[in-house]
Amino acid sequence: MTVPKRSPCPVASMLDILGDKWTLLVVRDLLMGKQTYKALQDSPEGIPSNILAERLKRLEAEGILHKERYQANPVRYHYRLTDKGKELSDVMQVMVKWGNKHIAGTYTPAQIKQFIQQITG
Amino acid sequence: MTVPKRSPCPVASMLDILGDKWTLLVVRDLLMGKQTYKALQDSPEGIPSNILAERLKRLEAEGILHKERYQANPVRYHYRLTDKGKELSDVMQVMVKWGNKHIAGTYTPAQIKQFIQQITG
DNA sequence: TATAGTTACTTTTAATTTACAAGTCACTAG
DNA sequence: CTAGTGACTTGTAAATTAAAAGTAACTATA
Repeated sequence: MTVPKRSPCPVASMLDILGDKWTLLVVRDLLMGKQTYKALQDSPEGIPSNILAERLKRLEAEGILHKERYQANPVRYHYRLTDKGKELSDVMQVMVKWGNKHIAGTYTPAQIKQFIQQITG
Repeated sequence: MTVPKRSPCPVASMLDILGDKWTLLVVRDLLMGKQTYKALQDSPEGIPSNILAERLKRLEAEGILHKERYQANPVRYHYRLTDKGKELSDVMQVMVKWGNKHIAGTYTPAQIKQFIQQITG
């Protein structure tokens, strides 16, 4: 274990890892196909650079993503979700559903699909 | 609107309201049938009293719960989820599922059901 | 009648985390 | 040789959280 658990509750334990203002947004971006530090940093919410770096480290330590060098000279990295991380898509989906229903003006799944296409080409 | 939105993303907007270490645990407890400040405070994770008070206010302002006086002399309150709040049960369920699968030693839905029975009598 | 206890908070202060700006390092392109 | 890019790190101020204690209104017990 890397982060200490507050209790044996699955919800609490999950929030120990992912429960803050930024972490799930990083996961969201990775689920949408973003792969580089730069791409993650450029999201509209504007995550601070030090926070992004720290969260990537934590998510890697938790086995939710892995970092791989895809190029030397200059060194560049890809961040990709593990299976454990990919399975957070279920969580995202219900969050999108709730958000669409209860928060006015939020992007629908159809609009989100378009963003994904822009990212993945 | 009560909390400013970082972006029109439903996930980000939802996290603006619920995305921190404690808020979803309060919702969890209410979904499990807890109704009073005391009961919420007594959860095993040990939420600080000032944080609990602030979160209850925020969740009420967001229309996720409502506070009602069920007794005068001495004044006592019940906190109950609105329909908007109750619909977070879908989110909880997938979180439990993910937590059970990926975090060792977390309570299963069967065990959680028992806790709910202890609360609701 | 006095003392202790309960519930629902608020207040104070310290500790921790976050935000913002700038800087570093390795390399490329002009 | 200068500017630019990507992936960070560092420093410091601002904001948030944690821990402990306190308050207010009332009840129950000795």
